Amino acid sequence: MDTSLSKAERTRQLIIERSAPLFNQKGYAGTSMQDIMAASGLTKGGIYGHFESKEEIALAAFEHSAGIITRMIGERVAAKETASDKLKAILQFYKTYLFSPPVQGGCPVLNTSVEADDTNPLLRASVVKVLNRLHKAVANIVLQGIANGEFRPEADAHRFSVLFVSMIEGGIMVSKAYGDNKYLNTVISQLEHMLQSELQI
Amino acid sequence: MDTSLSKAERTRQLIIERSAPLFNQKGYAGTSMQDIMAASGLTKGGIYGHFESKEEIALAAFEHSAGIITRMIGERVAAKETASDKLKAILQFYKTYLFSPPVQGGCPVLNTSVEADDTNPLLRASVVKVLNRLHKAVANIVLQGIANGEFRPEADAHRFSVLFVSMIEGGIMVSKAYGDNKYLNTVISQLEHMLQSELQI
DNA sequence: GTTAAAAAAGACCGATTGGTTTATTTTAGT
DNA sequence: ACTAAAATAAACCAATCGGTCTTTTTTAAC
Repeated sequence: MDTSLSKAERTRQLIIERSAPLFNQKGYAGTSMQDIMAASGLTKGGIYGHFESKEEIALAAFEHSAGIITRMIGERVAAKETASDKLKAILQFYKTYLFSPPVQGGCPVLNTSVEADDTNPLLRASVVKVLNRLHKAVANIVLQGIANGEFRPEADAHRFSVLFVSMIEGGIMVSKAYGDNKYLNTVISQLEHMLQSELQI
Repeated sequence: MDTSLSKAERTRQLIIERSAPLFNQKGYAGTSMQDIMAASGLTKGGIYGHFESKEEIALAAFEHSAGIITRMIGERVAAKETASDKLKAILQFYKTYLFSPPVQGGCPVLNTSVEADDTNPLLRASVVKVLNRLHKAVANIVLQGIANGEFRPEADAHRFSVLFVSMIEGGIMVSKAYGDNKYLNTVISQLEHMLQSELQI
């Protein structure tokens, strides 16, 4: 059998993996322990042996969901050579986002942020961490492109990354509301245009 | 006394007005009938005499919140002459959005959409209606600007309105997560730039 | 001022909430 | 195989959930 993880660690992971799509679809308040019991196949005793509270599960689930996405983006970025190709790879990643989301329910950053910003400081703090990571990742690619001579030296990396993240999240929200990818695709094509017209030499 | 509305209608309005900020901050699942009782100063009997269910209250509350915003935007748009000034007035409106939101909790379209898209078809349908209204309002201004000779004849009104709405919603989400207006302001300044460079002759 | 109707209070409902505790089972080292 | 420890089940908890029902209060037409 698998000896790389203890039984406890594997069970903990199972609970996180199975509850992540629940929290991402139904939200923190909308997901009950009953839901998590059903999804994990465990009873309360089993679950509370690994977590102290529902909030701790939600926190771990969000970090898990966010981790999947940042890892997928990281892989695609690492596979490309130029700054321009790296940014395009991220945009390409989000093009198929709603059709086959890495975690059911859409973007966990968007979902968790909107629910938690007024109600759950711990979750909100975790969202901010992930947003910072995304933000810095995009800004660093732009900075690298400037250092390369690939992008204009006067390009504003931080400004571009703010637009990049905000526009994608906004596009996801609108497209999810309509149940139609076209809105997100419009936003992504605009970002591709901006990449050409504002960054590229 | 006020005879323009019946007692029942006034009470119904009170429940809607008092519960709207609750739903906008805590969400549908996160707002309990106890919360609504406390906010309205009524007991359950009083509330359920005017509404059949919590969902019906949430629906009315969302339409109320969305109505406030579309009305405020409508006023600002009507006060301006040119298409350019009308669009800038909308952007100006959103600049002060997070500091003094018309309804506590941020943008009801964003909040309700994100919670309801996977869980509540009625609320989601109501969100889509409001999004369509916003979308058409912006597109019509652009179309009017084109007809005026104020904007380029080849400008894509629908595309611009998709970007307009998506970017603002995305900017609101990011700025609310950080508790800092600067992200939304960056998005708005980009939209002002796009208004100049893509629409204006 | 009387009265019928409308509105609201408040007790009540079963179900479900997040969480605890104890008993049982499973695991893994020897 | 034995055993101590870890993991899980299952019963249990008070509190709260959304919603109903009956009674009381308030309203408004006369």
